[in-house]
Amino acid sequence: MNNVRLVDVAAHAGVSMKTVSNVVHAYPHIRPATRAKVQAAIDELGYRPHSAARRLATGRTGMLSLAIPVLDIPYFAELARCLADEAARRDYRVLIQQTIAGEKAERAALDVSEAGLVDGILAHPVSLSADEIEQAVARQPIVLLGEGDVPSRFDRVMIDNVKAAREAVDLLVRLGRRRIAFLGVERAPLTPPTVDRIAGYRQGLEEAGLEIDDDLLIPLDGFGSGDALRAIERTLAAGTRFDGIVCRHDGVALGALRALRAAKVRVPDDVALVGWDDDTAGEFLETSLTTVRPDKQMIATTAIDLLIERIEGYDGPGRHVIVPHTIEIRESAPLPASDRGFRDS
Amino acid sequence: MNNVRLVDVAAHAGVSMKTVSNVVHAYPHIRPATRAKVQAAIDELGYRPHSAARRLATGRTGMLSLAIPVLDIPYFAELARCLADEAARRDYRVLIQQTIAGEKAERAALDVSEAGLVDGILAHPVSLSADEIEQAVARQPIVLLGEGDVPSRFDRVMIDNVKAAREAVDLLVRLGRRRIAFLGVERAPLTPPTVDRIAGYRQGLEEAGLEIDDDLLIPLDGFGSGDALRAIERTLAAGTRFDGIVCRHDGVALGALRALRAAKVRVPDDVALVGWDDDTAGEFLETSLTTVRPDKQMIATTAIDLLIERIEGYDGPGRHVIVPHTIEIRESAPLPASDRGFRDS
DNA sequence: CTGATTCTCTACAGCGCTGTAATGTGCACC
DNA sequence: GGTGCACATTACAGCGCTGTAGAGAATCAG
Repeated sequence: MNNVRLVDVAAHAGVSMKTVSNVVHAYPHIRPATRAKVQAAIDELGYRPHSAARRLATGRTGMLSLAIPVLDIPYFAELARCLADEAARRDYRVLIQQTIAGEKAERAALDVSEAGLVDGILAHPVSLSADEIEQAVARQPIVLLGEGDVPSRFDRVMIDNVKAAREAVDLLVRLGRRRIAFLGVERAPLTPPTVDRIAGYRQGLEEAGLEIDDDLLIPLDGFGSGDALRAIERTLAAGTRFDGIVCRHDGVALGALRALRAAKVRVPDDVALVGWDDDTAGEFLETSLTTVRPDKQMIATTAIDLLIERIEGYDGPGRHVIVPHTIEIRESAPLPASDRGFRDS
Repeated sequence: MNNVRLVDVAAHAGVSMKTVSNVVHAYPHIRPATRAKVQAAIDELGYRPHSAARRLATGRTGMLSLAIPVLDIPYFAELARCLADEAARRDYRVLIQQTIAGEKAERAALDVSEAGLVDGILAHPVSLSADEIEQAVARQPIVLLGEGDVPSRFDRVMIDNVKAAREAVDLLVRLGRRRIAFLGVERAPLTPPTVDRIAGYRQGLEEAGLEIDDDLLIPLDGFGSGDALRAIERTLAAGTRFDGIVCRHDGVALGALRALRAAKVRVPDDVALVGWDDDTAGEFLETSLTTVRPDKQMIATTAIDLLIERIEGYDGPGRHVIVPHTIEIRESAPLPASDRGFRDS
């Protein structure tokens, strides 16, 4: 390991510790000769500042924690990427905690509040309740990502899920669809995004004057594509008919596409399909995926901005920022011919 | 922020700091009454240990750094997930650094060697040279992931790329293919995995007694599916014919599938296709993807094992571990009828 | 040439925790 | 009722760095 200390460099260069520290930090008032001498000592000894010590002294860590359910769901991976990039741009590092991973993961994610580990927290609660969040956070600066029922004192960045779902339904309606399903109703308590998306789905149907048929709320045993595939198979086998689907997320859409193909149902001719999240793969599927596209980059920028304001002392009430989304029109639900001017918000 | 200190708890409970510390660390020899008293004080004051201070005192951080090119390529996301889970299982946290993200990212990834930030480093070099690695690492424990030309003093975990590529070619040959392409030759200097995979591809062709046609080494302008799509379009337009493709990775395979479909080329009838990495999506594509499947979980377990050994003092020569892979047979390159007993290593 | 001002640099006390070594306390046993 | 021993607890010196306060050197105006 590296055991060259500031004091060693100081001795080697014949100056005080603090002068070395100043050189390291590019403090302006140092004679060039001194600076050169110190720099030479640093290079020669291979000195590297010890971050923990610096932290202890300054109280700042330069790290943010990002709590997401899991890393290998494309939406979270892409979001994490944007956040990490954005954080790096502001000289912060990001410590990623997966909250649904394993035994101790949940506890660990809370434990981040172990004082002094990070300067602030970005959290994407999916299964955590408002109370759990409130408790876990202690008094650290935090910004919440995504929808959900959380204490309003917290900052939060999200897209308008209800509106987006309404728009998705609207697109399908304009494509002449009348039996529109929602794929992705969890068995257990619904996750917050699902709640909002279903609400928007219902609103969309109502606005179009379509009947709401509970058979068209297709339940899922899990979050994976395989679960969606089996759900569609089951639904078809049960004789339920539909000509449009709004999917809770793209992973589910993927499974649906495959199930439909296996059943010789044509997309979009027989069934048009709208996904959600705009996973990168969606654009290149054999039937490319029309999908709700949250502006991930803007989510990241906004969230980091808010968090850094908190870190730097802002202590006002929680701010709720709605980030824009678009509906990315591709093959699985094309633009209605009658509707060239159509643009979503 | 949280400013309850050990000494505050000690005062509140009427014991010494060290006793509180002992309670926090579940040190066995404490009278139950004392433990209870201290625990009550901890709870009441909402004490949380300050990690930087603990670090400074112990020298250990409980963090590992993971340097990967980027988070939102499925292979890296899945690998990161496995590594983070595995690390969590051993009470380590993982700090993810993206090495090709932006301006300062490269520097930052090296800077991790800022002493005391992490106990060890997991690095997946793709573009870093051996020298850069050697330099960046200083003297921290490190384990390298994936192939590449790196100093042999380092531990390293990888799959046998050459062999896997040979097996992929072999599968295609057994399917009767004779014009087998390799999709994914970078324009710039080849990345290490590409080098190995092309080597295996060539070996596979030779073993089958097939001619090597450089037209079948299809170059790419980038790593994305879109690049692959355009590359296949170009290749078809140029009149180059092929009946099998080995893809450098699944993302590329995705683009190829779409380009082939657009060109009315049937998969696998006209062209059979083998991907690489076994991205989760591959199983659910409309034409599911036959792919080389590295055992990511085992890569993660092995890498963490090796790293922790290093952290705990092992200082011997570099160990190279080859982790097994399989070829996941799916629709894009099915099992040859003649070959029911076929199994890869 | 003097005193004020600016520029450089230093000394040293913490930041909050843990390891060490030492001290105190209770119990069993002869 | 001592003696020994194991159990409980404490005091305190760091871990390596930075902030503060201030000393010393250099510069400048008058």
